[in-house]
Amino acid sequence: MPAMSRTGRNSLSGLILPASFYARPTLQVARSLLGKYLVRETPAGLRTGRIIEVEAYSGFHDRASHASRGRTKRTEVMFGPPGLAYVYLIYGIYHCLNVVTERAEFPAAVLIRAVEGEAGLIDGPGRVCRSLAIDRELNCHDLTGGTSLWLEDRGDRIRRTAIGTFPRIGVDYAGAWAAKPWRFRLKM
DNA sequence: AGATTGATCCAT
DNA sequence: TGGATCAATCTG
Repeated sequence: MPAMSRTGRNSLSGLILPASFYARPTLQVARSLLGKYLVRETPAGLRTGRIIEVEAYSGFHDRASHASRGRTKRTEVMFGPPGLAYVYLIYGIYHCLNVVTERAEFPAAVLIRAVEGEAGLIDGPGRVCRSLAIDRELNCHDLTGGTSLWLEDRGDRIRRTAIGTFPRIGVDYAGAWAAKPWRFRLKM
């Protein structure tokens, strides 16, 4: 288990992203997440992935967001404080990982859609979770604590021009909200 | 293009 | 309580 020093630097090479990182406007957090590292503790050791693609979901009125239908048992975590994990099961088979953003009572999160893993590109939110052994046991997990699952800044500098902006995937039901350019992907 | 799979949500 | 739906992926 990686020990945390008072500076927030863990025993490996990265700086664990603190709650203040997540407590910002969701589109800003989404872009900032590109080039950060997802770190998962497993009995077999650490598995990491560099974040390549994300999608933002923000606010009560975003019809593509699960929270747009209100505060329910499932969406409750999106109304929680920034820096929590929102993990849900989709199509009965796959899991999707989000990080909760902004502030308590305001529902917002960023979906992790792709990472560069040790063995190459892992493209798709279900594949990301499968690769990093992420499931609903990690729903509501505190991502700022440096255990089980967290995010790190390892100093990668991302140029603005290296970020592509696109509509979100699989939300055609959301009407005009589906067209919003809230998907961000690193050009590789 | 079609199958898969089960939790969730809302309308009976 | 039933049934449509789903922020996806695999196979043919």
